Amino acid sequence: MSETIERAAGAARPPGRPRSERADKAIIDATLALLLEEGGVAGVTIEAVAARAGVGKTTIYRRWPNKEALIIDALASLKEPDPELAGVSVRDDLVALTRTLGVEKRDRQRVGVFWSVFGHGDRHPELHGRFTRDVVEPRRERMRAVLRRGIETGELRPDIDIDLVMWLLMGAIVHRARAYGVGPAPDDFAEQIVDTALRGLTPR
Amino acid sequence: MSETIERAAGAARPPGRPRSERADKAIIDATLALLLEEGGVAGVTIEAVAARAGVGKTTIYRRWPNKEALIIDALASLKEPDPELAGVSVRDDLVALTRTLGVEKRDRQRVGVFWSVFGHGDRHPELHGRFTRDVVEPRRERMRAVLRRGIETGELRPDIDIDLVMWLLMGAIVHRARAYGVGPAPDDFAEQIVDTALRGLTPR
DNA sequence: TGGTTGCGATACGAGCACGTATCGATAGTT
DNA sequence: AACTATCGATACGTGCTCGTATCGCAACCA
Repeated sequence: MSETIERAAGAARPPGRPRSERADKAIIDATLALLLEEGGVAGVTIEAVAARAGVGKTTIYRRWPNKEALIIDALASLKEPDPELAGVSVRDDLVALTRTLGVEKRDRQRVGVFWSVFGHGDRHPELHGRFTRDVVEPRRERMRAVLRRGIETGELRPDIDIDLVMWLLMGAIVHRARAYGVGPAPDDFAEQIVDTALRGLTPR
Repeated sequence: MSETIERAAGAARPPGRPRSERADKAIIDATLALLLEEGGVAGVTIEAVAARAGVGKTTIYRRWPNKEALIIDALASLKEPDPELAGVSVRDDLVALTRTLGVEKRDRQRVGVFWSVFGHGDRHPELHGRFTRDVVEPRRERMRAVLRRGIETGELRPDIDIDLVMWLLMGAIVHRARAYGVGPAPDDFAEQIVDTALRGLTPR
């Protein structure tokens, strides 16, 4: 893992057969797939990861000391750059932010893995804390900023409760994405949710 | 289990020491507590249930043939009568319906157990199907009816997408209730969600 | 008092997953 | 060619959980 960095820093290549980068990727991919399919850390076994990756158990244990470390690295590999916001209208920025919570296919896998690990309370507090700090909170803060801007520009009512609105928008997308038995959401789901929330349910 | 019914129907009491009703309740309670704490079926072990209920494993296996049957009965014990709807205003009925999704303490335990079991996809399709049919869908249908009534009476816009609105309202409550690390929602959370959704986010 | 069944405790065999050790083969360097 | 580390495969010991069997004691009935 850190080997790549050391070599890039100029250290000589160590003797012997080099580790297979292909195996690295196959192991991480198999781990993520199993996290998603089995619905959590408990469903992932090293033997299943090895079989799925087409790799010996030895190859896994040479890279990671135990299952937990492997899962930490697998989760870390899910980090993605935040979506770019056009910044033209609050409505468009809200759509862009909520879309990444599980509407598109790649996001669905990412979000699904997240919830399969953290959706059960505090089974893995350390993992959860890291992920919340590094991934979840920054995005929440961006959304808060968009909503604040909307209030300032007059695009949004001045009396809305920002955190409440975040639960409303994020909850709709996340709940829809996590619900089992309803299939993936339509492509324009985020747009429809945002527009419905902006407009309100009562006639005007 | 069915023994109580049979005796009530007039059959003679069977010979020997009667089964302890207290043990019945302790076993079910321990199972629910573990489902919630351990975050799913996988975290529940018969030995842990027995220890927590202050009961021998024998006593459990005399009542249920295996772990799955025990969990089925434990989940069945969660059924509750649907909330009564005043039927005066659509707003009040929506609040009453969404409140039961995890705002009050007793509902939180019930909803939490539900998600701990079914929140991971199709690990237990049969259980999920039963629960969806018997508990979830009837409530969803009641909410649909309330929304339809609101459109008819003019309390709601005629162009709203009913299913979309259900994702919005239910998602907000459920997501807030399931989120780990934020504590329970305030008592008036359902009211605030419903009112915010009704009013909309844009100035009028 | 004798008969029957439930009680909690404990031991057991089977199966699974963890993490370690060892194998001959392979892919690189010097 | 000699050397070294990784490769996949396999066997192993350990610990946990399942579900069963057996124990002496307790509760209830005739």
